[in-house]
Amino acid sequence: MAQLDTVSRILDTAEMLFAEKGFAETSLRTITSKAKVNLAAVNYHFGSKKALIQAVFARYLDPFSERFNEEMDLLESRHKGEEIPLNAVLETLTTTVITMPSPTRNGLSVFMRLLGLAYTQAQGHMRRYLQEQYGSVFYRFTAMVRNASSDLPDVERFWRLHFMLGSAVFTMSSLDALKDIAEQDFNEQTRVRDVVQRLIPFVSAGMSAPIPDLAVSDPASGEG
Amino acid sequence: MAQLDTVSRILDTAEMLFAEKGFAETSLRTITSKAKVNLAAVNYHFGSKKALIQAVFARYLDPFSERFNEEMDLLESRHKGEEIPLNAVLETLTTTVITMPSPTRNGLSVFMRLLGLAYTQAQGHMRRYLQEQYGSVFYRFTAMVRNASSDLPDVERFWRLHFMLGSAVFTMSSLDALKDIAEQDFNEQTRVRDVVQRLIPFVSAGMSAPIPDLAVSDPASGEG
DNA sequence: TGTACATCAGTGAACGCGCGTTCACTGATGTAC
DNA sequence: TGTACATCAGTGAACGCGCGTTCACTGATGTAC
Repeated sequence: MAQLDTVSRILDTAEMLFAEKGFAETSLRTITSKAKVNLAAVNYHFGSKKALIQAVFARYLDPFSERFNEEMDLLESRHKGEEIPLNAVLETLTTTVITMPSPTRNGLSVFMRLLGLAYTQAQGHMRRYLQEQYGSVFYRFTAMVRNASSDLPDVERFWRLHFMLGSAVFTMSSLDALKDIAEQDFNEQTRVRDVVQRLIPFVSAGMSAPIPDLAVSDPASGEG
Repeated sequence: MAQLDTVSRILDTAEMLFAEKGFAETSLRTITSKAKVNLAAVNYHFGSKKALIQAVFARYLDPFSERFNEEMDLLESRHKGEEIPLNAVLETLTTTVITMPSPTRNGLSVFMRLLGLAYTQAQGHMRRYLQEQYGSVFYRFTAMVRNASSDLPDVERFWRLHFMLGSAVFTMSSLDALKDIAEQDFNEQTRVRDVVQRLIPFVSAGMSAPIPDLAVSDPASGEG
């Protein structure tokens, strides 16, 4: 195997370890010793641990959001003016995820887990960073979902969007564990694309589920 | 406000802080100073930080799993022999969650977020602990879901169960943030029970979505 | 009723450890004149 | 072509800090005789 340069080795190793154990639980000493580089190299090349974490995300998300934007351009131009069906929007997202060449030595599922972790365990600085850097792509996507489900009340759509997001993020962040179980219990080798392919009808059906009427109950009992 | 004893004060404060920032990121010094108890009190009463974390979960989950088991007994006795519909199973779970008196000073949503965190960011010891302590209740629930969706292929049901779980866990763990946004954007005050009420039709529809056929594509491109 | 001892919640200060970061340094390569 | 200096990737050792944990101790309450 060709020896990668220090920067790439750090990024690959950090990505893998962060995905395995989280950010706080992974020390620079672990990263640098596994990557076979000097401890001080992280601070030399990235400046700080925080900056390393951001660099790990940027390496994947920068090309991803660029491609996703292009795919959304394409989708819009194919439906010039007409309404774009929800399934087409969802498939644009998943196709982008699946077909994007990985800028990483690690597989897609490692990054998926990382993204899931980031979303759930990210505190202050990370959340802000992701919001600032990639908020606009995310906003564009949600706007498309909104247009594709214009019959839904705004509040209902808001919650369902997050239910969708939850299914995706959670599944992705437990992907490796789930793949192992599926193989053990059902003797089935599941690829990332298969999971995504299963996810679409699930969330799509969820989005067009009947709207519940929320019983107004005794406000004194239970919590607000 | 009546002064609670040291143990309760530690548990309440730890629960809140863990939910806010995660386990590794919350130090015993922060917990004990906010709880206004001595630093050494945690080790005196609980033995270690790990044991404190487990105690936080046990305080909520022990009564919860007991009640949930009772509710499942009741559900089964009401359907003696007949097939129990999926919606009834889901509603049994959510009713238990909503109506259970909180053993905690903090609200339901704090614990929900904690549970979400535990599931996504838990490493070794925590996962093992939850599995050992509450695995059987969870297993009983999934068995009920299986019986209520006997028309689904096993593999498909496996994945959908986790999609469901994802929606629930993710939503619950971001609940406070989402409630704030909903109030800001739609001027709507959402209670935990409302969110749960919205969640049921979503996941229920997802469970009975059409089954996708997974195209077998070129195995050389993309990842395994 | 009084004395001696045991138990227990709680405390203040210190311990050793692993952490992210810093710093002076090396050695290779490039650039100016 | 040769010399002096600049730039840059990388290094080894140390720094200070916050962490979980430990320990000797206090003071209140309970128990035995």
